[in-house]
Amino acid sequence: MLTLLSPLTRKLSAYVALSPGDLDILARFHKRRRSFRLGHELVHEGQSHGSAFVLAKGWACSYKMLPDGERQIVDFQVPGDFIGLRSILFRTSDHSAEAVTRIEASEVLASDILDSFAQAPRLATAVLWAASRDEAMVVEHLVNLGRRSADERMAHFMLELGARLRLVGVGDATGFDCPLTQYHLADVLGLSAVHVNRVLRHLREEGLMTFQKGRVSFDDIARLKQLAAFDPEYLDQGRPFLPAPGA
Amino acid sequence: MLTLLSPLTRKLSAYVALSPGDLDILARFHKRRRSFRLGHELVHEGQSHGSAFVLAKGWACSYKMLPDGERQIVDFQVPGDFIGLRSILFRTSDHSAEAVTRIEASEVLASDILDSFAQAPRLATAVLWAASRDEAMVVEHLVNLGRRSADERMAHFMLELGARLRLVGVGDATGFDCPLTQYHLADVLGLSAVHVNRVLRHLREEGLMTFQKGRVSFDDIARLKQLAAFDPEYLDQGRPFLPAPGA
DNA sequence: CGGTGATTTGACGCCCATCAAAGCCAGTGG
DNA sequence: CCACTGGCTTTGATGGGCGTCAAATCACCG
Repeated sequence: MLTLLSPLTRKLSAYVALSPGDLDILARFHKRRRSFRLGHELVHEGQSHGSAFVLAKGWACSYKMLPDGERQIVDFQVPGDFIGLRSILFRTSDHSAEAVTRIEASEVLASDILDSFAQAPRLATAVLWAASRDEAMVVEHLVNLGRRSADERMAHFMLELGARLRLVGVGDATGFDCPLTQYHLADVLGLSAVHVNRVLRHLREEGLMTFQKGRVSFDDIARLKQLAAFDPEYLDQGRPFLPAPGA
Repeated sequence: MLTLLSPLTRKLSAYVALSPGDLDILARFHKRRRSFRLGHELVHEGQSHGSAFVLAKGWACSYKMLPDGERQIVDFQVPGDFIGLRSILFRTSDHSAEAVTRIEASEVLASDILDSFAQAPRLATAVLWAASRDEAMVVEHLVNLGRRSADERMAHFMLELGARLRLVGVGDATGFDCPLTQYHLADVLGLSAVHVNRVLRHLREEGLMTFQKGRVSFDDIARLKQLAAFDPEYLDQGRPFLPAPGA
């Protein structure tokens, strides 16, 4: 019945087996569902927010702008991901977030999350796990930018996205649908859009992967992983589930 | 009397005014003080730890290795910083940490920290603030690697270090003592050691900053900040203190 | 005073940014 | 139904930033 669950539930279930009570409380996160147009800014740098969002449909991205107008995308959010989680728990947000496609997202009040911590410790653990995983992804992106070539960066980024999407039931080992433009890829990989295009062409001609018409296809995933030195350990999604509460 | 306090206390006090009770509990973090030689590995990637460290003296760094032997340093830790805080709260560590100099650090058990959360909510807030600030720094480093030139990266990195050190009472607006080698700088900035040397020479010849003999001097901090587009907002250390508990 | 590691400098070349322009859509309005 | 438009993709030409290789100098230490 996994296909009936929300992406967030699927994701957290990969970390702990949630009890019916946990699922109940988690369901409250999905009241206040709203729809946002492409480009809508959900979080603005420097503001403090009393709420975060859970993305249900579509893609978003978090980013920072530089004074000269350049942009660095920190990460993309796909269904099941939180947007602005850290900034509600602690401080003002240090970055912005906007919708990459038309999206559907549920607004979650800080109090909802904090209450859940008191009422459902297992669920709290799972939410903190998700936050920690987000940070691990940022660290991995840092390594990507600092120490990998453009080809390797692209390969690594696409493999990560593929793995993340599979966890929430979207896409498979052959590829996934991807609404990003080459400008988005440039801004997340620290490249120019022109060079992104050349990298994609090169990977395609090498028979490694194809990104065209909104679809990413892994043509030779073994060689692609080797090229990127992709070790999905940091995503922490390969391990067996924690046992259910009563087990 | 600030000079008598530990660096961690100074740092947290910049965020909230801690009560005598808070300070008592915080003092417990500093039992189990130990000394480690240069190069000692405090945290190993992939391991889970029941404890973290508070750095009291000396510098450390957290990093990830790539299969080809290259290294990307994620961040440096200076006195007052936690080492491995996130990995005790959540999961296995996704990176390693080692001592850059001979260091003194106190081992803090996970239970110490968790207990303090129950007993001293203000202190807990401050610790979470520190963790959140660490993550904001990682994000800023990501921007650094993705969108700034080598000169700008170096300037930004040194300005950040200067600001962080001043918060714990080391160094001033004219500069600070810095035990890093040019290899360290290369590994944190995503450059080659050779190019780091050229960048340092260039900044020196431009009259912006000097790094020689273990000392960083800001020769023209205004122009340096302009070059780096340095906005210390993400360090969250400029605001007025939160009022004391009884105030 | 030899040895080891850090710094410094030069020569060379490649990766990737930049500039420019053409092609390719999807949507829009006449 | 078709010209028009704006955004995205694709390709070429050119140049610069930074990596790599190599070697000299310097600093520290046993």
